[in-house]
Amino acid sequence: MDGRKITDRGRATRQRIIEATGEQILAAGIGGTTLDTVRAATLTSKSQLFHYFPGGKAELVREVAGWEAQQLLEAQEPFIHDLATWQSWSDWRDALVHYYLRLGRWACPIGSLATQAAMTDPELEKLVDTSMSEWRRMLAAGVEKMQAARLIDGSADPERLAVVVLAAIQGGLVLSQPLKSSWPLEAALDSALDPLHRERLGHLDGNRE
Amino acid sequence: MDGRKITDRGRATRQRIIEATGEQILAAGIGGTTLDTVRAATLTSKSQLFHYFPGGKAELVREVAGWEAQQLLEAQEPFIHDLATWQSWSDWRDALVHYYLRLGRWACPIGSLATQAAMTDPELEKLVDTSMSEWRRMLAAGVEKMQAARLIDGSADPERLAVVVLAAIQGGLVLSQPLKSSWPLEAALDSALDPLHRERLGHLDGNRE
DNA sequence: CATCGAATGGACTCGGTAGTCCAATGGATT
DNA sequence: AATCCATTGGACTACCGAGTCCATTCGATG
Repeated sequence: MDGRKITDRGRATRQRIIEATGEQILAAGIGGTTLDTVRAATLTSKSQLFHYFPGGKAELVREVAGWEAQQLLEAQEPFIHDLATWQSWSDWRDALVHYYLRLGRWACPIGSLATQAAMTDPELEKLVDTSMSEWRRMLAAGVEKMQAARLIDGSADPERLAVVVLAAIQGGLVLSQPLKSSWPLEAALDSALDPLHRERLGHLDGNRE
Repeated sequence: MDGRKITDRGRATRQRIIEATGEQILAAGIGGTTLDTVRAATLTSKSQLFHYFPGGKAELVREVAGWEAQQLLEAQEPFIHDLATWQSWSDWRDALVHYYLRLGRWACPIGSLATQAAMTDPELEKLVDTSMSEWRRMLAAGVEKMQAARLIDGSADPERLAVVVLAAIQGGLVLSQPLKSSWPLEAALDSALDPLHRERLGHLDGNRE
């Protein structure tokens, strides 16, 4: 299909465009990000933008979404693929908070896009939904591992818990933004994670199995 | 200051513009809402928009923010001003979910604006922050009332609990949107409210007062 | 019924943004 | 060295949206 060759130099330029666009979208939203500002930030030209992203701005934004989703998941590695021990959950939680801290902005690249996606591009919406579902699936899998290992009670619904934790992250960020502090995010996340600990077998009474 | 007279007819037109704009912003975002679409939806003319909102689109959006915030708070009455009994909290929770249900979209007029505000208009940002803080304050006041009435443990931090509950609402809505169901919102909200119940005095052991 | 100001209609300007196009450059390959 | 194509530069077009302006209608009040 795509018989066009791409050199290392080209790949680097393309990546530079994606990352710069990602930063601008996080700071100013999709609407606040223009091809001209991207061009200026990357020292490229209009023709390059359309050379690497023939679909124009919409395609560029979708590429950004994919890239950001990948970055977000990688930042949670290796814990997000484990989550089979208490330590793993704790490490995951810290890694996630650290990721948002490093972003420099109290916003989730994916959650923020999720809000804007439905309003702009159905394809983008699907992409973001997929990322979000994948994320949910991993958290739910972690809960199931904890249950399988008899570390927590087996009666809780892993899907539900995963959604609650994700909601706490997204909502925590919404609150962290105006308060310019990580504490709302951390409070919401820890609070959502609390049920997990409360179901810890053998915590208060001695029933297990 | 504003010596200009306004008739009932004018007031009605102005209000019609605000409400239509609010709906469009909720559906398409600030960027996706244009004065032309508002004009079309309200059967008005360009000059009317600037007649009633001399500050242009920015002023119109701010008026919408104020109106939406008022609507959101009113939807929680009279419970949000009470929250001194278990029943009141339960009623408040149901009223809020019902409000979002009636909106027809899984999005918070204020939370959604909060996300977009920082990117567009600093004045709007302040307005939204104020509304959000007021909302937090009321929830925290409710927690304090419960503590004062010795209905729950007094050691919990009301401010923190209020933030956690608000985050659950906002994050729950983020998740409800792609899943097109109220269950993420309800799950997140109920989960955030759970600590309140767990601190219920006299729940497991018999001490009260 | 005359008048005044509010309310309305709609054409017009101005600026910004996505997208097009063609020419020029540069590096790899032979 | 010659050639080819990816890469790059940047002017240009088309369109859309905010905001301006002036003319007209409507309704209240004397």
